[in-house]
Amino acid sequence: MKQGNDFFNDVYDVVRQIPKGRATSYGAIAAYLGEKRGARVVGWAMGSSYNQKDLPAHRVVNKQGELTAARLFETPTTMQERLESEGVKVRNGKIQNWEQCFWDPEKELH
DNA sequence: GGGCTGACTAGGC
DNA sequence: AGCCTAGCCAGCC
Repeated sequence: MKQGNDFFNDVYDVVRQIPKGRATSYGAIAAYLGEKRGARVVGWAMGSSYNQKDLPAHRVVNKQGELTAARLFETPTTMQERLESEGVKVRNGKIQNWEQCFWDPEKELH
């Protein structure tokens, strides 16, 4: 749920609720938080949260299902490996069945 | 306080 | 289809 204090906290909270084997986009999170044009802020918030070990950051990708943040993880393949270990099929840094894996917070969290 | 940056997106060429 | 530009907003010089 929203904390209302920090936008970061809202982002983190939404990301934590992403079910295993699913993924969402920055824009979807931004839209859910009421920041229709705040996709960059979401991504930036995520980038500033590499300390948040409990945060399944690998479940957040861009709108095309591409793992644009893969290079920021421990290794360039960590993000893909984590997704695949959860059942998400990734090919060349891109989620294959993206439409099926996509998790929309606006619909799921209502 | 002004300008730069970025894990984004949509639109134009 | 691929590259470029503009808009977006919060944090950090």
